[in-house]
This record gives sequence, C-alpha cells and structure tokens, in this order.
Amino acid sequence: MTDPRHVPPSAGPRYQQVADALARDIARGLYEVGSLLPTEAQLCTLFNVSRHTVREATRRLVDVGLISRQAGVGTRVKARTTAARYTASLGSLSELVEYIHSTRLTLLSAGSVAADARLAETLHCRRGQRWFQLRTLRYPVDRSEPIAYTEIHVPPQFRDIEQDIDGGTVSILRQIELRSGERVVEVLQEIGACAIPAPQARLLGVAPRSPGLQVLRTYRGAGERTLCASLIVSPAHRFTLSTRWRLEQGAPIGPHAPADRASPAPA
Amino acid sequence: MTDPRHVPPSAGPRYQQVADALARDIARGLYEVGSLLPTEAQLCTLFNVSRHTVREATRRLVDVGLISRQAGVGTRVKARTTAARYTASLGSLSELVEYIHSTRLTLLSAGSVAADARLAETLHCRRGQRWFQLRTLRYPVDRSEPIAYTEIHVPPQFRDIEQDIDGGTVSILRQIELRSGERVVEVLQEIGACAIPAPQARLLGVAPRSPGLQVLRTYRGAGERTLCASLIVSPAHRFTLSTRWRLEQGAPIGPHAPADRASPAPA
DNA sequence: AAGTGGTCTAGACCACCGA
DNA sequence: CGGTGGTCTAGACCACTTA
Repeated sequence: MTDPRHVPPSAGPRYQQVADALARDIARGLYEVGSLLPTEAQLCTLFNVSRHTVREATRRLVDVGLISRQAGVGTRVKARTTAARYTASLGSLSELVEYIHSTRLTLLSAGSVAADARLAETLHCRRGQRWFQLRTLRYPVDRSEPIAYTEIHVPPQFRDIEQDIDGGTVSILRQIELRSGERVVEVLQEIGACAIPAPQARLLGVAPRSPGLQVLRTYRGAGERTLCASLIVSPAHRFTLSTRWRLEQGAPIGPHAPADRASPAPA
Repeated sequence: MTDPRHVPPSAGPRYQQVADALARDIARGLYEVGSLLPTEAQLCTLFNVSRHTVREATRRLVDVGLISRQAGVGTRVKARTTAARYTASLGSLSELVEYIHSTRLTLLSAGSVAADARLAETLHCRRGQRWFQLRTLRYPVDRSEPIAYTEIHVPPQFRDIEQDIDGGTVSILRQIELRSGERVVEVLQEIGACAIPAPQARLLGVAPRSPGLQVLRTYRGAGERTLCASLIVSPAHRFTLSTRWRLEQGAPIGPHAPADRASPAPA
C-alpha cells in the first residue's frame, strides 16, 4: 500500500506540482547534489509551464535549501533532502530574560569587582578581569519569597548605567546597546544544577547547599565582545525553564509561536 | 506631513524600493498595525509599477513579518517594525538528546506502568495513563560513574520497540517514527532543579536529596500526539545544557521566514 | 559572445471573502 | 455580487558568468 513511486501527481498549484516533481527527482538522485538543474527555459518545456511558474517552483526549493540559483551560472542542487532542523525562537530578548512577567527586582548591591577564580570560571573570563556587578533578588509581585538571585556583570565602562534596574537585565542591555552602539548578536546560555552556597541560600530563604538551578547567560555583541553576563540561581521548584523546539518544515506555513520561556513552578 | 520622497530612493531593484518605501510608511505610522494596505492595484498606480513588482515587494514584507496577505480580504499590517528575533537551532534531534557523544547506556528495566500521581504530573498526562517505560543509566565511556538517570516513556503500542537501546532516545524515536509513520514535529523541554530522590541517588552514586538537574522532554508528532517522553535526572556538575541564541537579522538570505508573531513586544 | 538567472511589464482567469 | 489576493502566460531587457 505504500509504494513511494505511486505518488499521485501532487495537488495544488502548478508551481507546487513542479516543485514536488523536482524535489522528488532530486531525492531520487536524478539530479545529483552539486550538479546543475536544467535551465529555467528547459524546465519550462519539460513541464510545459511558463517561466514564471518554474521560478515560483524553484523559489520554494531555494527556500527549503534544496537548491540555489546563481545568475549567469544556473541552478545548483544543494541537498538531496531537506534536513530536519529543529529550532526554537524568541520574539525578543525579554522573552528569554523576563521569565515571569509579574515580578519585581530588588537591588542588593552594585559595585566594581575583580573576578576571583570561581567567578572567572563561571563567566569564562580571565581571573582578575574587572566587572561592574549588580546583585539582585527577584520576587513574584504577590509573594515575599524570592524566586531567584541574579548577578549581572557588565564591563566597567558601563558602570554608570542607570541603576533603576526594575526593568531587569533587558533594560540594562538596552542601555548598553544604546551607549555602545552595539547590538546583542548572540546569547550563550548554560544551565546546570548546583548546591546553593550559604550566602545566596540565606537570601533565598532556603537551607545552605539545597538544590538550585543555575543559569549563566552571556550576551555578546559582534566580534564576540561580551556586553553583559548574568548568573541566575534559583531554588528547586521555584521555576522551570521551558523551551519549545519545532521541526522546521520546508515551507514555513502557518504561524508558529515557539518561545523559550521560563515559567514558575506551581506553588 | 513631510515628503517621504526626500528620503533617498533606496537602491536596488524596483521591488526593493517599493518594499523599502512601504516598510518606511508602516514604521512612520502611515499604515497602522491591523489596518489594510492599499490594494495591489492601488499600489501599482501609486508606485507606477506592474502588479508583479508590487507582489514581489510585498512578498519580502510578508517574509519579514511586517504584513500578511489574505485572498479576498487584502494585505494587513502585522507589525510596525521587524522585531529582533533570537533563534536557536539544532541540526537534528540528536544534538538535543545526545548531550555527550561518547557515552554508553545501560538498561535497568523495561515494562509497562500506569502513571501514578507523581508521574502524571511530571509527564503532564492523566493519572492512570499507561506507558511503556524504559529506565536507563548513561555513563561516559571511560568512567564508571553515571552522569544521568533517564526514564523513557512511550505509548504502549510501541512497547515492542527493539530494546537494544544503545542508540538512546534518538534511535527509539526513529523506530517510533518508522512504525507510526509520524514525524517528531516538536519537542517541549522543561528544565528544573530537584533534590534527587533516594532510589535514583543510589543509582547515581550520590547522597539522597542532593542537587540534580531534571530535564523533561516531550516529543510530539502532528496533532500534539505524544510519541515519547523522557525524564533525565543528573547530579549537579556532571553535565550542563548549553544553548546558543543568535540574532536573526531582518531579511536574511534564505527566507526561512518566521511566521507572524502576535506580540509586538518591547516598547 | 552566448547563455544564465534577475527583473519587469501587460494581461488574464480563478477562488475566495464580505456586503 | 464586486473586489481581493493567488496563479499563470507570453514576452522583454538586463547583469552576470563562462568560455
């Protein structure tokens, strides 16, 4: 019942049928990876459609990465099949950072520090590197038990960022972006478990060495310059991080609302 | 009103100029979010180009999420500016799952279970739901200390998956995909910290209630059918999860056009 | 210089939506 | 029903690559 060659002439618009046929032929190996597809003119006669239709068809295949076009050269086969890619995406940095909307921050301290051995390892920087450090606690608006302890580190030249940090890391990032003219280009995130050290445990109202989630985020501009690094420590069960990975189909149809977000653990 | 034509006419093809002009007008607020753009015919006369060119222009704007088109209705403005998007991507599921390449798995047990209250909550399923459960330990090839305890749950109809699980979750997923004809379309991942319960702690060689990382992954096919759910528990410091988020530029090369997002987001 | 894809025009018919 | 975007044709000129 499942003969792959039995594929009915695919339905839908002509360009889709052409695209499907080409994709099938590529998968079949009729057109090998690296070789050139027939020219658009040839495809026109081959499928008996206008050039516009051929281009609409090949455009789809370009979009899914099967082929690429180059003026003056031709249309080259890039891959035999569309690789399965799973992606997660964020609408903005705030979705990564503001794990709970209705939270408030309190600033514990702000000052210049030099990285000791532990901090250097955590932030992947040289020992002795100087940072301007903000230490904060994040609370749900309606409770007095903090969710997380956060250390935010920025390069010393940004030490005079406005310290109304209620906007959290995002507003700090925005200020840095404005002042440096750089854009956050990538965020490296490392998640692990830890035994919460006594000082933080005291702040968070849990027993020393009790289980905690530790999230390190390094915000980088172009050229791998670190614009900000934040370290979050949160007792177990106070929140979880969720990410939704979705298969990226060839044709990105339909709305997707994937988001990495953190959600509070049920109380 | 300022004359928008004082802006230097953007370079490039005609459709790009049209797209730029429209994007500028949307950003300016001339066309409000939610409202309809002029019809394609109107845009043709407005810019004095053919309909093909107008469509090529609006297609770009659709790709970057500024507008959407609907046959019979019109072209609607979806956002005032292209929001910064950060995406993370995986080449395949194995990058998500096989956190360390050189590991080996040992099977502790395999059997049918009914979800008790705890499991039901963990897996977000009904209490009493039946699963075929595999319990495993993952070791680095060169050490005897396990890095993680993993429970893999699959729907009972897949209970006779081949139990040579050395391939890990991925090979199990592949088998399920083959047998069900379904594809893993999305993966929901929840990460939290926990105090490792005594039984698992014993298996992992750590003290009961010591800190652990807990990762729940739910693999879903189309229609939100759960094909597999895995629960990983790993003692602190034995491994960390890293993710790299990258800024996705507005109109990059291959229009892996993210579909529209509802949230206009940050002010 | 010949041939490729890139762009653009002018015109046509269709399915679908809303009044 | 009239108007919208969706599809498709036929033809044209261009910039570019390759020989």
